[in-house]
Amino acid sequence: MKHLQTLRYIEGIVRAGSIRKAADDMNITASALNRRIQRFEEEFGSEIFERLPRGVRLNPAGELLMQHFRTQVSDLRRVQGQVADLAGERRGHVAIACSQALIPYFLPNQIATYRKDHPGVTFSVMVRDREAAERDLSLFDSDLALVFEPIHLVDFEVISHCPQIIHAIMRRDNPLAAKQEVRLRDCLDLPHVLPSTNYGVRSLLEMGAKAGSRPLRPSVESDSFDFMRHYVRHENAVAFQIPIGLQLEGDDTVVSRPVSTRDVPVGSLFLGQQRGRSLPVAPARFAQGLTRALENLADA
Amino acid sequence: MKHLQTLRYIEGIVRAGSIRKAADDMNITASALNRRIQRFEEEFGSEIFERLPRGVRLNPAGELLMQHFRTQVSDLRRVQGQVADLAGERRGHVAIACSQALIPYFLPNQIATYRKDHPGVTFSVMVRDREAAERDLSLFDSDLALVFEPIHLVDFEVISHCPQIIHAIMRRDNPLAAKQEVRLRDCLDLPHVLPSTNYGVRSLLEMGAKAGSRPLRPSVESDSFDFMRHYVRHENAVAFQIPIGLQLEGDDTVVSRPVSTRDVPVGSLFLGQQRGRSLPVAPARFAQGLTRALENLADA
DNA sequence: AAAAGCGATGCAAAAAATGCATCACTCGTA
DNA sequence: TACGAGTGATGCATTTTTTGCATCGCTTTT
Repeated sequence: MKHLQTLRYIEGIVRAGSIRKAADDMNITASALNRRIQRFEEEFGSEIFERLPRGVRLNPAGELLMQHFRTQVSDLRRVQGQVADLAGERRGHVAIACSQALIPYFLPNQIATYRKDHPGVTFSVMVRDREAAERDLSLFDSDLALVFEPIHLVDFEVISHCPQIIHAIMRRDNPLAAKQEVRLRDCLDLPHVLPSTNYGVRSLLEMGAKAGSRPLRPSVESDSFDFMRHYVRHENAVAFQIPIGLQLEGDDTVVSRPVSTRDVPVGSLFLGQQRGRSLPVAPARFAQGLTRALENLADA
Repeated sequence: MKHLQTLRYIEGIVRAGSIRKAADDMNITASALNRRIQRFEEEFGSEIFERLPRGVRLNPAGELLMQHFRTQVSDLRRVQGQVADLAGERRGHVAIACSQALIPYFLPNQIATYRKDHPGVTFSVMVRDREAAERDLSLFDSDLALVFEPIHLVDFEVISHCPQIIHAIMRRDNPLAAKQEVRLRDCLDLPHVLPSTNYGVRSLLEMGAKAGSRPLRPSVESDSFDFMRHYVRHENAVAFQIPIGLQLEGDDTVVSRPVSTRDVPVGSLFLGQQRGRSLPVAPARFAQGLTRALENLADA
């Protein structure tokens, strides 16, 4: 959209931190870019950048403007999506920020199902910890976030959610694998592999450990659940994950067992969007599909 | 704002009904305007006008776009207002659509009070019947509507309201003036002057008349409450109005008396805005002031 | 059948945006 | 303390975009 070009340039400058760097990034001369900004500030009626010796930075007026700009772009996309609907085309794009657990099975399945009906809709899927996911939403970098145990919840508008019981992951030959449900203390007696402190699974385990006054003593920590799942193949240890990220039926060496909810609180997976935003058509429809899928999970 | 120029042109075309007329209106050549539209439609990804033999008309895609455009302009104004706030200027504009009753006393008083504190804020006040007031809101021609007994209430977001008892207006020498409160049947025994059927006062009186199975037989009808008030000076008849439009203390020939609420339902004056819209700073603040004033009225 | 009104389009003129060279300034570093 | 590297601002020539004029093809009205 041409009439938004200046605002895209402004966004570039914010990213780059200086007009000259931004000009390089965006294949335009610094002088041209500089003058665009000057013209814009004049007609806007206020400066939007602080001029610092080493570059520029948004001033409060600029911050307000950028927020406006982002909603504007998002609104325009929504309108274009609606128009595409009128023409029966069903094009669009869905940007999702999600926790790692959704990556291997759930989201690929959901997206493929959706795209079977709407091949014109494209997707981007970004792995984000629960803090970054919410930031993505507020910057309009993502339309939807699917996060286990989000933190802030301000500006995070919940579309739907689904309970998730923490599961312990171990080798099939581990004695714990004999039980239908395991106790946290039994897991902590074994070498255990934990996610980093900023993850929801970790914080729920921390709560459980504190209640049972048994400290967590992770043998290995990682920010990759994929790594942790593979690790237990090599050392007879216990890892943890939520069921939506698990599908071990076809795996004959690793199994998962729910950790008793007497020990560790039940967590929740949340689907959400930026508060107050009107989602474009495609993200809104896809969110409906996700909501149904999450309800089925909860019922099962 | 330059980047909205095309959209302003589009608005002009919608008003004029043809590109050539709009071009005349807006001091531009038809060809230039025509090409702007073509360029815009190309980058927007869809035609927005139906080409008819006698001109053009928005197609559904165009309608969607215009709605988007209007919220966008309104949003931009809000942001500029906020920025002006940052700079401590407090500029802005408030566009109000209101019922006639607000014209003589209430609104002039409220606006003057507000402008004492904020001389940089300008106002436009348009008299609209309750239907037109809501249309103004939805077209973003007005920021606020202050209407007695609105009709649709869809897309009309109520900010506050205030009960209003219908009053009868008569000459001081009229026998009814002796009572503190009058009955509807007594009014209808006299020649009566009524507002046109599309006004709230009229419809409340219709209800009262139907309940009492006494038909309304207006001697005079008018769409001007000002006219009706003056008329009772000349014929010893009864007119009706709501108290917020009355201030007859200084008048020694005409008085008002409440009509018993056993006969005529109590009406309501509503302050509202377009549903879901974020008002610019000045209208939002002014609406707060109006709300307080209406609460005081209700308490008194 | 003619006239009037409409949108579309080729082409030249006008206006706007851009690129280049350069200035004035600040900061970190030698 | 001097200097080099980095920043935003600005004058001027060039390129790109937009506009205006003339005209075409079409439909409706007279």
